[in-house]
Amino acid sequence: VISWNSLIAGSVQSGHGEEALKLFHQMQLGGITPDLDSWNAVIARCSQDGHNEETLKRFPGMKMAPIKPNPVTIASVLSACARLMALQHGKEVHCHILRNGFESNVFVGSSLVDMYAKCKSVEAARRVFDMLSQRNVVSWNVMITCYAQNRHSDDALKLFHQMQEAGVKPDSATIATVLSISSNLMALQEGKQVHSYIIRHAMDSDVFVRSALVDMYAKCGSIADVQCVFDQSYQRNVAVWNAVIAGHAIHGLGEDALTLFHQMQQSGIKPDHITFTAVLSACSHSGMVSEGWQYFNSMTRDYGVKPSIEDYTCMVNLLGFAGNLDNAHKLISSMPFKPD
RNA sequence: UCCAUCAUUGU
Repeated sequence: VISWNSLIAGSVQSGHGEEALKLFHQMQLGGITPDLDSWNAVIARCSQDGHNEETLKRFPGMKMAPIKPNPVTIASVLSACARLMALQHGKEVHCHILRNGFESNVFVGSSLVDMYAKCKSVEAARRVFDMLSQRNVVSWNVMITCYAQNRHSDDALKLFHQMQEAGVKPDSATIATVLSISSNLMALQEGKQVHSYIIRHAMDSDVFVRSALVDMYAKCGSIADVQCVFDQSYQRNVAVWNAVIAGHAIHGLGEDALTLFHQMQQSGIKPDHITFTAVLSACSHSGMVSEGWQYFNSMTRDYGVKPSIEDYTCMVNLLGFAGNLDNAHKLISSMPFKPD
């Protein structure tokens, strides 16, 4: 069992989920009963690869086997429930947790709060959060994000302060979430306070924090600060570039956005589907019709990125504002999506 | 097994 497990663990770590599953089956064919570690490796990999249905299918199978899931198993299964917004499944796992006395485990507790959060059960998430006997930074983050994503900004900020009063130090995930709240509220003062916190605590090299900062200044209308934060970023991942391109887009600075798009590629960063939406949004805000078509056609042809419904919306707006209603209609009827 | 949370996109 041990050697099979290390093989499985090896393929899990190198990201070969299929390989891990194959080994898992071969092991059983060889007459060896998988133990808890084998199960956990496979379930965790399914969950991380986004094979959420697969994860949920395996969990009951495991309960039939003569071994018991442990907190690590539960956390993986709950995160699959969260991504699928499978509230019923999640509640069953919750019962399982209570029956087995796993609720005191901090990983299980945070995953459980997150499951309710992603299923939009804000009240239930808060009830579980309040009952947690152990809370670490992730437990707080999960609850703050729950409020932030369900438009309870006040509760989110209140919790952010309570977290610090409780002696838990915010990490880069906390800060990124809190900044995204300032963005949505267009609260420049709040945002600047968080920025000074970031500087005081030397968190400004984190790419999550940087992209959130760029976004916050853009949404709060301070393009000068966008430039400043961006220029000071020496580590720029695709999200930081996306944020700065999108920031210029919403300010009607289409030419600058396109320049940034080319600089991004010169620096060796590959555009993703969000980049193209930002670029098309820039064209749309600045009425750049021919450029818009150029990038819309190029994204599939040259980059293999399929236009999303967001991209079509940008193009329809672009054509509509330019008075080209015929082409706008044609584009809508050619969309591989239901118009929303 | 080392796993749970976070940022950037259209209207």
